[in-house]
Amino acid sequence: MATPQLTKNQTLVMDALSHSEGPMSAYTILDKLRDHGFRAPLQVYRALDKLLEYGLVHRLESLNAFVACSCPHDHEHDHGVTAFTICEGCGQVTEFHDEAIEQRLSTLTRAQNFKTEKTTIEIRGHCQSCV
Amino acid sequence: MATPQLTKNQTLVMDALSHSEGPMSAYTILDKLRDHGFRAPLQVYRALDKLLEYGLVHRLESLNAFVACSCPHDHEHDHGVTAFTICEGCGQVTEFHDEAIEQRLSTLTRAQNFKTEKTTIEIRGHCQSCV
DNA sequence: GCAATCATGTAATGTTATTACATCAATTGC
DNA sequence: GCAATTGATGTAATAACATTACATGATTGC
Ligand SMILES: [Zn+2]
Ligand SMILES: [Zn+2]
Ligand SMILES: [Zn+2]
Ligand SMILES: [Zn+2]
Repeated sequence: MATPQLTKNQTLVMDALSHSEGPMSAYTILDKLRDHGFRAPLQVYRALDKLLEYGLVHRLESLNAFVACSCPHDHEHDHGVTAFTICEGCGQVTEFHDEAIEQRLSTLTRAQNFKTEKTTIEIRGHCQSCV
Repeated sequence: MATPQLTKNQTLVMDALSHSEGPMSAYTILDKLRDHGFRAPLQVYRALDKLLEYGLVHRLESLNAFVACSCPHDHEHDHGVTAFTICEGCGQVTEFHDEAIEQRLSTLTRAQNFKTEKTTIEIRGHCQSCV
């Protein structure tokens, strides 16, 4: 999906996430954007919905939080299965993609006749610096 | 970890999940157990914490819900990485384990010097019956 | 102009999870 | 026996996350 021009609110949320060190909850984003006129959770959630749809942002299910996509590409194509390592120590999140895992999951779901729509892979633990 | 004798509340929560068709939220469990004297969320969450620790129950991060482990074994040993398919149509959840994926993830995290503590794999989509 | 669509604003509510504090029972050490 | 510890429980209050409902404003196509 080609990414359309972002609206004002979408841009504000995207910028907040892009400039953040790590993932942010919707309410943290809301607080960051109060100075820019944000007043209600829905302003954030609506923007996030679109940014997720465009593939510019990922949701971390195990954190109830959101993170800017770290892929260098232009998001003009689907980037397949996304996986994350999440450090419990410093909060660092690393996005990665692996063709072998994607293939294997595809084989397994095909065997169940299961039609995959979204795959969540999140690995919680400690990074190199936080052992 | 050997599973110790379950307490009264842990047994009630475990039974509720075991007899359920699919995953249940903590508050749904609470409602089911009101007749047995449950009054507050914490009674459920405390039992769930232990059941998760013993490996008798899994948490589905993308649903904020809990499901009884479907493994036949006696839970006397760790059962490695657990993955789920979750049907958006009928709510059916299927637990599975795959050594190849576990190996591959292990290789990838080792390359980052990341120490894994918990791995979440959840595949949302539609099952055979719900295409 | 007018309908249709999309973005936005705001309030209220719903859902999920935790903190804080009190009580009770079983176990341990002496 | 009995104080101290530990683990389980009960209850209330609050925090954190997310959605529903309704109203308004801007843009586009005709
Ligand atoms: Zn990405
Ligand atoms: Zn770290
Ligand atoms: Zn299991
Ligand atoms: Zn189904």
